[in-house]
Amino acid sequence: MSSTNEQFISTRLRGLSHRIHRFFENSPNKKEFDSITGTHGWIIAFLSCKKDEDVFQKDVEKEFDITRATASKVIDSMEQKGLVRRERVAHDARLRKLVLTPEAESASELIEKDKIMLEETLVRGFSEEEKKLLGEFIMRMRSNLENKDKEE
Amino acid sequence: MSSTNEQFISTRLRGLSHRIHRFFENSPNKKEFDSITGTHGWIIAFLSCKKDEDVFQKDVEKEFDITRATASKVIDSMEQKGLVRRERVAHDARLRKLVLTPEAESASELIEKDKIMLEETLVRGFSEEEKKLLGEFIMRMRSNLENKDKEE
DNA sequence: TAATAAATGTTGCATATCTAACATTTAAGG
DNA sequence: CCTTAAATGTTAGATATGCAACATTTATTA
Repeated sequence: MSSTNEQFISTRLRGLSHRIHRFFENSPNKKEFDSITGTHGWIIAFLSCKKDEDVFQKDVEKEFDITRATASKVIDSMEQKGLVRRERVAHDARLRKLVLTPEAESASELIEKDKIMLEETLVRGFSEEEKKLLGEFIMRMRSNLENKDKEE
Repeated sequence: MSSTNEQFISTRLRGLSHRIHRFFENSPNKKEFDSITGTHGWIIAFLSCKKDEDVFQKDVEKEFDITRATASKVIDSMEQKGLVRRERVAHDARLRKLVLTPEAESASELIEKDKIMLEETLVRGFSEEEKKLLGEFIMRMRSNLENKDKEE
């Protein structure tokens, strides 16, 4: 059955994404925190490394390339679990600034470790040059799909 | 906010996967068939190109790198919609052979076109060499995660 | 051959994601 | 200033995905 070689890039990329998801979901440190799902972990790490800036939901959308509706719901669930707060800002009533709670803050260091372990595992054996090239490939594909979207 | 350049490969890959998903979900031909979702479309195309072989659920799992449970459920929904049948085979009572219904068959050609359009769009501007390299990168990442999984 | 392990598939329950339609607020253009 | 467009966020309903636990069947091995 081994059809792997004939597989389209798109199929392989989606499969790899599933695998990344499962890998992170089962990371040892993150597993300590029962209520923090994989997606929550990504978002906590993102907010944590942007501590000095204002981060809004739209920034989460862009960072993870998810839709507005998805971001809204995921952050709902994080808020319910006490991982994040939504704060209004003075200059624009549409925006909701996202702020990590102390609990999420305290988990963020371990989660960050999981994220780094995933990244190191993923590109193990890649030279710096290869990593750079890979990053460029991904950006090119991303932009290829984007332009096609806008064209129609 | 543009953190794109510092993003981990894993984050970018997941984002790209979301984008691929949305792109295919909105493909013009597939949209003609109301009840055929993106995932159904992938599976139909897969079964269609394997017409001469026996394809079981486990093969679908492997092709798309999804879990057993997911495959079971997706195929449930395809069966309910009359896109596929599960058939028993004589030599092994565990297996369920998957067979496309005439409806799915007749849709498969157009869906295949969508798939090809996606693929062409995705790697537009890539040389043959780059495509080959990209495919290898993906396989290496996949195997990196796999080995780590088994190690524990 | 009997006990155990491995392979395949299913079910229950939770989360993640999408589209479409909506509401609110701000920005732009006349 | 008023109208319209754009940006941001939410909600409803659907599909996709996962883990854990289970059931059945086949393969291994003692």
